[in-house]
Amino acid sequence: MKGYDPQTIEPKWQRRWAAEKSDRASVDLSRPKYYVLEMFPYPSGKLHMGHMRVYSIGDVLARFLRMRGYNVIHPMGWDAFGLPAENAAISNRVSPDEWTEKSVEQMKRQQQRLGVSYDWDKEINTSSPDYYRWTQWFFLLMYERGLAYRKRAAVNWCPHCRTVLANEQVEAGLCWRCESEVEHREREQWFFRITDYAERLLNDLSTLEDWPERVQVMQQNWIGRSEGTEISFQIKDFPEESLPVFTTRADTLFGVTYMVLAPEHPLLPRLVAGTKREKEVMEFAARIRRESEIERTSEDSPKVGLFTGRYALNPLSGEAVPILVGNYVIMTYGTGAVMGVPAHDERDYLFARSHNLPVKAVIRPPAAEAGEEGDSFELPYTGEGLMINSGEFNGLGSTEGAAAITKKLQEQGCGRFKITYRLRDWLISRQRYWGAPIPVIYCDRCGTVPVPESDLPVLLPPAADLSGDRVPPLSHYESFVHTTCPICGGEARRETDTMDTFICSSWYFLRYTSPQLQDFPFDREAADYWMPVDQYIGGIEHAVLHLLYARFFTKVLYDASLVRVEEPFSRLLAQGMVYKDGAKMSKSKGNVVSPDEIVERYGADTGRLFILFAAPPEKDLDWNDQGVEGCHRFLKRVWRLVEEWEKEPRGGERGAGVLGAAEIELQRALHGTIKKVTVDIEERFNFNTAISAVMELVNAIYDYRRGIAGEKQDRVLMEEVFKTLTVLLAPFAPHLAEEAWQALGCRGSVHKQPWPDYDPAALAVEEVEIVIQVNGKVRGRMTVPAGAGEEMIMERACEQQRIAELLEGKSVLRRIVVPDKLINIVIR
RNA sequence: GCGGGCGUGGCGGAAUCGGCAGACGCGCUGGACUUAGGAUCCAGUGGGAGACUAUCCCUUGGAGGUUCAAAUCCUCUCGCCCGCACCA
Repeated sequence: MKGYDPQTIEPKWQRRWAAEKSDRASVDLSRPKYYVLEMFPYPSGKLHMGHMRVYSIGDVLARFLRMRGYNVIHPMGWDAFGLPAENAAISNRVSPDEWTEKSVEQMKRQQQRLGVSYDWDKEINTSSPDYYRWTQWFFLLMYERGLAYRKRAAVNWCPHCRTVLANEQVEAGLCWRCESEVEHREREQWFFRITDYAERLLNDLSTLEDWPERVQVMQQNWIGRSEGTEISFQIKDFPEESLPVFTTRADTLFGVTYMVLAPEHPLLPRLVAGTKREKEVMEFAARIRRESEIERTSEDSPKVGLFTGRYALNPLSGEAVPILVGNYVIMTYGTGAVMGVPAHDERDYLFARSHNLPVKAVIRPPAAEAGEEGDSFELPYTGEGLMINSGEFNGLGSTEGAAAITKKLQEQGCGRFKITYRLRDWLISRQRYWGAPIPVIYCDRCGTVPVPESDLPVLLPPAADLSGDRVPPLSHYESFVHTTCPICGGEARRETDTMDTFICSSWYFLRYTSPQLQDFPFDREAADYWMPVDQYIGGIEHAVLHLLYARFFTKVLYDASLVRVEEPFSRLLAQGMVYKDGAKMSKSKGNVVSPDEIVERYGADTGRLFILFAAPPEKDLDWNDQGVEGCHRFLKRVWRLVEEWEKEPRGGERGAGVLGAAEIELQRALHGTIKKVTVDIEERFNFNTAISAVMELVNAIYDYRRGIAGEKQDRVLMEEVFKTLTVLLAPFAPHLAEEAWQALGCRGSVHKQPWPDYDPAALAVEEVEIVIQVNGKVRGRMTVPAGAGEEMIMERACEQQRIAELLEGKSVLRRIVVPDKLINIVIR
C-alpha cells in the first residue's frame, strides 16, 4: 500500500465485486426489502454528469441500506427504443439496433467505472424482443380492457421528427425533443384512455406524501380538474341540433350575449351550409386552423371572431344570441364551444368590445366592494357576488345561484353538473421505425383485429434504409405489412405505427423483478415482494411525462389484478441539475466535464464524493474543479491515516480501558459522527452534511494524533476509530473504503459490514459550554456541569466580571434557561 | 394571471423543534518543511470601530411585527428560478 492510487484500486475492486456478484438481489421473504431505482437512461453512448449524479445518489442509498440489513434491489437497464437512436443510426449509416448495442456497451462501461452497486444480472433493454413482446402484451391488455382505441383526430405533428406527439410531449407549442414548432394534422391514431383514470391519478397524489410538492402540483395542473355545468343551447332554425358548452360560472347564464365555436367545431359547417356567409366563415375557420399552436394560443395574439349568421337560444331566458366562430376557443377542452359572458369574464369582455357585442351585468359585487348603492361597478367583474337581472334567481349568491341554475337546467333536460379535465387521452402511435410495433392487424372482412398473444412478439423487420421520406417507415416493408387475418385467415395488413417509448418505460420497474422470465411480463410473486419502488430518483423533466404514464399503467395493472400496488413509486427524489459557470453543462457552452475525465484524473470515489458533497441532492449543483480537488485531498488525507497506522506496531497493552480526556473526546466525536451520518442519510437525504461530518471526524483524528505522542496513543481506540471511519465512508467512496478495510487487516468486504450503532453513553458529556445572554445578546460563555440547574447557572454567570458589570444597578426581570445551551438574563 | 420554490461571507453551502449565524469544503493571507511546490502540515479568514488587548456595533434581499430570544413564525415588499396558462 503506497500512496492513494485510485487508478489501481478502483478497477481491482470493481472486478472483484463483479466476479463475486456481490450486489445480486433475490427474493427473501424473511428480510425487509428495499427497492432503489434510478430512472434508466436512454443509451446515447455518452455518460454525462447528470447521470453520474443520479447514480451516485442511488448508490449511497443502496449501499447504506444493505449495511442496514435490507434486502436491496438496485437494477439498471436501457430505455433503448426511440427517436434519438433512429436519428443517430440514420446519420451514422448503421442500423438502430447496431447503434444501440454499441452505445449500451460504451455507456455500461462508463457506468461500471463509477463503481455503482448494480445487480447486472437484472439488466434489461426495452428494444430487445424479449422485452418488447411484453410491451405489446400490455397494449393488448389495454385493448381488451377498452383502454386502447383508434380514432381520427387532429393531432400534434412534429415535422422534424416526422411523427405525432402526445399532448404531454408538446411544450408551449414546441416538440419536447427537438423544439420544432408542432403542426396540427388529421390522422387516424391509437390512444390510451388515460382520461378514464384522471380522477384516481389526481386523488391518489395525496397518498404520495414523500413526493416533492412541486411534482404533485405539476401533475395536478396537468390533470386540470374543473367542476362546472354543461349547458345545452338550442339553435334557432335548427331544432334538431343543440350546442353544449361547459362553464364554471352557471350563475352568469343570464349574462350570455353571444356564443363562440372553435374553428374545428363539427357543427360549424352545418350551420353555415348554403348560406351567403358560408364561404367567408369557412375560410376564416380554415385560416385559424392553419395557424400554429403558438400563434393561436399565445395570450397577446388578438381575439378574433366572425358571426356565423346563426343564433342560439338561452335555455332559461329564451333570449337569442349570435353564434360566432373565434380563435380563442379550443376544440380540445370542454365542448369546443363557450358561452360569452363579457360582463364577468376578462377574455369575453375584450372579445365583446372589439366585436360590438353587448355587455350585460348579472352579478353585483358584494356591497362592500360595490359602494353604497351597488348599482355602478366596473366591468368586467369576475368575482362572486349577488345575481341580478336573472329573473327568479335574483338575489342569490354566485355559488348557490350556480347550483340552482344547474338544477333548473337539469329539470328541463338541457344541463347537468359536469367535471372537466384538461388531461387528454394519451396518443401513443408514432410514425417511426425504432419502437415496439403496435400489435394490430387490419382485415377488410374482420376489421381491426388484435394480434393473438401467442403470435407475440410482432418483430421489427431488420432495418433497411430509414432515411427516406415515407411515413411511417414500416409501411414500406412489404413483408411486414402483408399478413393474414388471425380470424378469417384472409389477406390483411399490419398496423405500421410503433408505440411511444413512454410505454416501454411505464412498466420497466416491474420487469426488473424477474428480467429473464419467458412466459409472462413479470413474476407476480417477485413483483409483489419487491414493489413498490421504495425510492425513485430522477430528473424533474419527467414530473408529468414518465411519472404520470407509469402511475396510469400501474393502476391499470392493479385493476387487472396483476399487481398489488396502486402506485409504483413510494418516494420520489427529483435531483437537481448540474451546472458549471452559471449554465447547464452543454456542448454549445463548452462547459462540459465528463465523468470519464474525472474518473481518469481523480478516480470515481473523488467524483462521487464531490457530487454528493457540493449540494443536497434535490438542489442544482455547481460544478467546481477546485471543489473536486478538495474532495480528492480529503480522500488522500484519509488514506494517509490508514497508511501511517499500517506502519505502526500492532496490538499492545495500551488502551486497556482507562481513557484519558483526549480519548474520551475522540470517542465522543466518533459516536457523534455515526449518529449524524446515519440520520443524514436515512432521514434527511442530506449527503452533503453527512460527508462534512465525516470530514470533521477525520480532522478530529488528526488533532488527536498531533496532540498525543505516538507511543501514548490509545491503539485499541484508534483501531475502532479507523474501522468505523472506513465503514462510514463506504457508501460514498466504496473503493477506497474497501481497500482501507483490507489494509486495516479486516476480513470480508467493508460493504458487508453492519452499519454501526452509536453508543449514547459515549455522547454523554460531563461539562457543557453555555452561552450567557443579557437581554438577548451574547455577553459571555462559561463551562458548567451538564444538566446544571438554573440557580447554579445564574450564580456562575454572575461570577463573570463582565456579566456582573452589566447587571450592576439593574433589576433582573426574567431568567430564561435552555438546559445545557444558554441562559438569557432579562434586565431593566 | 394562477401555482410552487429560492434569496445566508469572495464562492458552494451549514444551522434538523424559535436558543451561540456562517459547520464542512473551496478560495484567500501568513508561516513551517523543501532545490522546488500545483505535495504536506500549522495559524488566520463575515463587515466595521477600537490601545488591533479588552470590548462594542452591524450582518441571513428590504421594511415592519410577534417573542426574553427570529435565517427560522406573521404582514407587506423587492429580486430570481421553475411549472401551467385565451382551460371557458
